[in-house]
Amino acid sequence: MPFIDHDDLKVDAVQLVTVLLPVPLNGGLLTYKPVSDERYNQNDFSIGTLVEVPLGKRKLVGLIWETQGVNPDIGIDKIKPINRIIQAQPLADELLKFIDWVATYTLSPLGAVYKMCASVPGLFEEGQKKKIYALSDNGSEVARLTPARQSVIDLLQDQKLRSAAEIKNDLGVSDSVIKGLEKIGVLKSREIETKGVFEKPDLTLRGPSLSDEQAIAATAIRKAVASSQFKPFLLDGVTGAGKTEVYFEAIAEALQGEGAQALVLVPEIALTSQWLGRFKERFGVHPVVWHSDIGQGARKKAWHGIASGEARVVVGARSALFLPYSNLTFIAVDEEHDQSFKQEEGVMYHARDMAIVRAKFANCPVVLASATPSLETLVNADSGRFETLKLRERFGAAVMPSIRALDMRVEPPESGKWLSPALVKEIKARIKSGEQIMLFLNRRGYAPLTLCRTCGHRFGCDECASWLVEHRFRRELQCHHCGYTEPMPAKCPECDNEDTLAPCGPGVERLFEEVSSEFPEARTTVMTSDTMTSPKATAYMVGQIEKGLLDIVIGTQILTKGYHFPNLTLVGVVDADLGLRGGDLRAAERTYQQLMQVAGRAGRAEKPGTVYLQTYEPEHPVVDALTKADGESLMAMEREMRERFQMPPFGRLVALILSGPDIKAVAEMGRRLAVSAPRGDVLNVLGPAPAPLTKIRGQYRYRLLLHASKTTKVQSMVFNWVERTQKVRGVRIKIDVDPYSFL
DNA sequence: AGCACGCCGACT
DNA sequence: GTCGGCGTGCTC
Repeated sequence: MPFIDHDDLKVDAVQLVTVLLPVPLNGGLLTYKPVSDERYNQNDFSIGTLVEVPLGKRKLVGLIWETQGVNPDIGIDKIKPINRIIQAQPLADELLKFIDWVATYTLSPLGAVYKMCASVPGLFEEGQKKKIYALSDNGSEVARLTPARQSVIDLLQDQKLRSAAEIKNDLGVSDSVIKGLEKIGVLKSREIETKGVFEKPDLTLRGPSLSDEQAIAATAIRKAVASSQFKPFLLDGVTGAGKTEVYFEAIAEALQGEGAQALVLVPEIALTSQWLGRFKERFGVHPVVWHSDIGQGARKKAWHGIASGEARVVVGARSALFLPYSNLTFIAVDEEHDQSFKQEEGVMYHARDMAIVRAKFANCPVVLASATPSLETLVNADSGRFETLKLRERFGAAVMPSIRALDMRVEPPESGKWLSPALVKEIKARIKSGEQIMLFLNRRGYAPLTLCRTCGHRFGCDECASWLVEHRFRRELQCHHCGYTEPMPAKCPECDNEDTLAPCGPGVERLFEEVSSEFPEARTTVMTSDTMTSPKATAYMVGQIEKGLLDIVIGTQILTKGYHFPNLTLVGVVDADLGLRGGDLRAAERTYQQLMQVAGRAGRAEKPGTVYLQTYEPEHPVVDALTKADGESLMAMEREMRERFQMPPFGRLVALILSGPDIKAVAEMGRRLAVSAPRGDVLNVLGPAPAPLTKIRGQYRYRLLLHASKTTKVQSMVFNWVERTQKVRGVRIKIDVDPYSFL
């Protein structure tokens, strides 16, 4: 653009800034005018400063991304001034770099990544006020001094300010007592801003004495922490070896620094009260917890505490990675192999991989802990990119459980039942000896499919390509993809016959029925996301098991992680083959990891544990690896296979997921992408093909898969590919770099 | 993504 | 007559 007119010069004369906002417009980057008035001068608007800006009718909190006048394509007259500075202390440069890196890697708009960092409703609104009470100066003379009133006065003698709730909790008086005292002028009240208070971890406490293996691992990590340099570790320790205690030592070291912070990432369901209890024991305080369903107040408090550096240890699900730590000095990723670290919606990132990137920007060590490390991590460890620390033995007197396969072809259960006679016998024996039993079946509800014996009608979801699952306890049919429910009908809606609906296949509720009739004397419970609806409900049930008030626990994967039940000695896997069907890339690896985790619940204390795997394929490599306690061979085999076919981590995959309400439009978009697909000798494009779940929530889905060599720059390739392809209206294109799910 | 505008159908 | 369904278009 060689031509410069006067307007352009004017634009240059006004210093403009680029603000990153949580909107999809232009990737979130919009131009604003920094105000220059009595409040601010130009250099208050530095990169990383949080500002409030107008956008349409809304006010949004954005982040100054660039300070140079980025000359926008839009007219200067449209550029609005920034309302105000929200937080003068700019977000750490390493967070900005991280946002940029994640956006580039996942091919997501910057605004979408920024949203993960600062999307706390009302984050910068006035903090909640709370009313606090104190004795007023003339409070000595009280007309009618009741015992309740006296106790309040006594309590407040110490000059401490207290809220009504605190007084009520301490004394058990009702708030009318407090109101009454205020009315007669004995108490005075004042509104104050509530500000989060974060207790400091007690670094004088010591953990349990470590085994030799643990001590060696802890020392290695402590050393890396002390040198404040990026260094990734694989902490590869069998279930029950005490990996947590090892990274607790690293946290203790990390917290030595002034204002230093540590982050522990855990799979959502592994963040249990048991884990928090162990933390409390080690550090004397609770960590700051962050996951999808903490309340808004706790969220705000945590965010500000993390930004200010007062919050020292954060434990959270994957999204905790995007919080604005002021001084991050250590990251642990617990259960590193867990697939729930992969976010499958919005910005599709893998929290384990991003944790390593974040640690790199923060210049701190990162520990990936697992009893069954992912192949990706094992390959990184073998190549020396990660340092491996091994814990081969269980902590204390505990030994590894013995795992046996039960060939269901040889000893099948009666028809309509799901437990083989051999397993039934074992369960009986444990009930008799007062030990606890866990039965694992990764299927919620009563039966995965219900059909009419007369006309063959099957109950399916209208909005999804899936069957409705009977939940007999609730007398409902439910779609596990969109959550749709309907009451369980008494007769077939198709042929009107009564008593002809037949459940097909087992779910945990059906298993409960079988267990109850087989072992009427046993105290049995079901633990699934349906029965563990709140942390309270979960804690209650866990407590019941710990106290020995339950004999048999039936559950889904919700109970595979994090729990430690000392008296649990028998684990029965009802269908060990379940995860192997469908055959996606990681089916074998995932099934092995999951069953190993379940198995790891058995015999964690003095009494040895036994695990039975019910299988129709005892010779399958996964079953073989489990029974021979030889995961290494299985992973070596997997590795060889992936290497031969150039599959991850030896090659790259990128999935394009097309979705929309009109199947023809979606298919057409797929066709266009196939036509314009990149070609080359180190890459190929598979599809378009209807996704295995063709329809979810009324949206039809097609998939394409790009497979390329490891050195291919897949991001720019896919970006250009999608860019140059003409879009079809009403079809959304989602890009999943390094996909894990093939649904 | 939000939010407003606007154009149709079904009610007090 | 109005209320409210969601298609379309705009926001620095």
